[in-house]
Amino acid sequence: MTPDEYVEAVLDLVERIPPGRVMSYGAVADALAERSGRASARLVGSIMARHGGGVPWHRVVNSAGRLPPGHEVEARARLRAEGCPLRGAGVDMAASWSPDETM
DNA sequence: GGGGTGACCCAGT
DNA sequence: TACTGGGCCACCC
Repeated sequence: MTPDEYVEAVLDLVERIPPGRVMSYGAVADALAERSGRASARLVGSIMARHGGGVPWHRVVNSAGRLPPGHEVEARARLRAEGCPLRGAGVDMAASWSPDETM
């Protein structure tokens, strides 16, 4: 699997996240690990930082439910608009989504 | 080719 | 509960 395809896979998975649900970088990495064989939360983070435009990046948060630095306000606004349960500075991890729920 | 950095994660203190 | 250290892998200088 080429790096480009890996990026595509990440973006594709992020697009599949239903509105009102979220996924942690680690969960994305873990889900893609089964497909690509290699993944790490840092990679997903850097990929989202570079190629995150064009996908609902606000549905991807860190394991603590914290929003990406510099985009906290926008992410919180979008999540609130989708009906995602917000909690403090981030989101409620009870809304975490798994790929095999709606596959 | 080598070293530093980052939208991360986990365990220990 | 908050901070620190180690591991992780691709990107940039």
